[in-house]
Amino acid sequence: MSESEAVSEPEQDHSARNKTADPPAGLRERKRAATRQTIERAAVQLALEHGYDTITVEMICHASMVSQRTFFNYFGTKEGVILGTAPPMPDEAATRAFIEGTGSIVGDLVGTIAAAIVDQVPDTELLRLRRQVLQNTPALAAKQMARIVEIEGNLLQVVLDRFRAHGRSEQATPDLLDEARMVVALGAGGMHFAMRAWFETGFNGTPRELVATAVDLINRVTGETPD
Amino acid sequence: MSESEAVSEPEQDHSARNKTADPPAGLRERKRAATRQTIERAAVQLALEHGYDTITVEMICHASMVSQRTFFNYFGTKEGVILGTAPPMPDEAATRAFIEGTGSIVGDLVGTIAAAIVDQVPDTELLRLRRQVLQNTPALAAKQMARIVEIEGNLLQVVLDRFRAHGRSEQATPDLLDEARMVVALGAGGMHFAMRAWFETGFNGTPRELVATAVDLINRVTGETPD
DNA sequence: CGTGAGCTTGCAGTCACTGCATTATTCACC
DNA sequence: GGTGAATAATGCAGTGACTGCAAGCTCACG
Repeated sequence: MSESEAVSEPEQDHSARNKTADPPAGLRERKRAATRQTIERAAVQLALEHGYDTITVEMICHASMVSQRTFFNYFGTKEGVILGTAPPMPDEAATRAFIEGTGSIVGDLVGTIAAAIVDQVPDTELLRLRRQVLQNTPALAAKQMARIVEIEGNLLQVVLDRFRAHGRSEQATPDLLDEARMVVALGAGGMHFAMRAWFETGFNGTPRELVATAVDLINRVTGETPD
Repeated sequence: MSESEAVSEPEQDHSARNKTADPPAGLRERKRAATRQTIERAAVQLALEHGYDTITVEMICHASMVSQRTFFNYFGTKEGVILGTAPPMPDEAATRAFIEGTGSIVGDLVGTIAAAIVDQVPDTELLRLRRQVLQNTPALAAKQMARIVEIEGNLLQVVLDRFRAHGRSEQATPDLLDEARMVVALGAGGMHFAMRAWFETGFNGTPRELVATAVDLINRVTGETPD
């Protein structure tokens, strides 16, 4: 009863853009988004300049002119402000494509997840700075990777759907659930590879290239077994 | 390496009763080991009874009759005392066996790592209690899994050795290093599966059975490609 | 023995994070 | 436009993990 926040949780917020707000949302909402962004930028900025470990929440608050309490209302933790929003699930279309796919199942899974993450971000500048911070702070990079595990449950369902779509049942294969779990686990491993390349060793190339490379490697290593 | 004493109370006088078979250590060293164990047991005990999140380091210190400072001298963090020692690298023989192996490379890798962990401690009572604590504390279980990453660097070397032993060179395959990285990443994923089964859903069976199951699944999913 | 190395401890302090009560804003409705 | 009900921002006081430092204590060894 301490890991999860009690009161307010960092809320999703896709409407926050760099400049003017596209959606004519209420003033309240707009202000909120602005504050959030101010804090985020100040934090990333400071972390880049002085190192994540040496800066304090108080510094961030001072730089962004909010109270410490407000900081924690927005981002539950000091990590939270650097890591940003959690990696998203693939959208409807991508999910369907995966389910009906016929390539190496692990490779397909990694490609699908990675594509979802890559497609997500509009704010490239902030993203780059974030990435730099993670490069200098291995502990944070590890946390970021661990986040993929959070959507593991959903992925499991999708993998099972693919199995069924391919005519496999739990009657024919009693441990089909375990097999799906293993696919997800291996997929997480593949993502681990990709994110390590992306965060730690500054991969010089587009994210798409990175994904292609990773999927290619997985297929080579796992032998491209359809499923 | 070898701790098998049953000193369940703080450093009381254990004058002539010490069946120290292997360690012909000095008094100092023995005392140290005893203290360590006392703290460990108290901590695990308390965590089991009240939950990891609700107990404090002070409670542990009180129960094991050491100062807080001493606690942190032994285990740098509150987590540390529950997680115990980090997972070890496979020994010489196991490593060689892996290098010369011809099975699915990811499966072989997971089998080798898992075997090393399983062989590590002759199923102590403490181990079982630890496992229970992790079952009740997902955040800790996650940390434990993340620990495998710590030996990633060494594993990478071993995988490369296997490649070379099989006649593969970086000249024939320019991105051989990346391929090895991917193998390690997928292997970590496989371990993830096994540890999840072991810690979170109390797998009822011997650790060896679990390993066999996991390797079997990996081979099925990845198509048993030799390498 | 006596002395130095290694352990343990108390203490003071930093920092992340939380609950609660209060004040300031914004919204919804009249 | 004014007003009361949300909602957000803040101050404050506290908890708990963790660290550096400066003793004091214990064991090892000549």
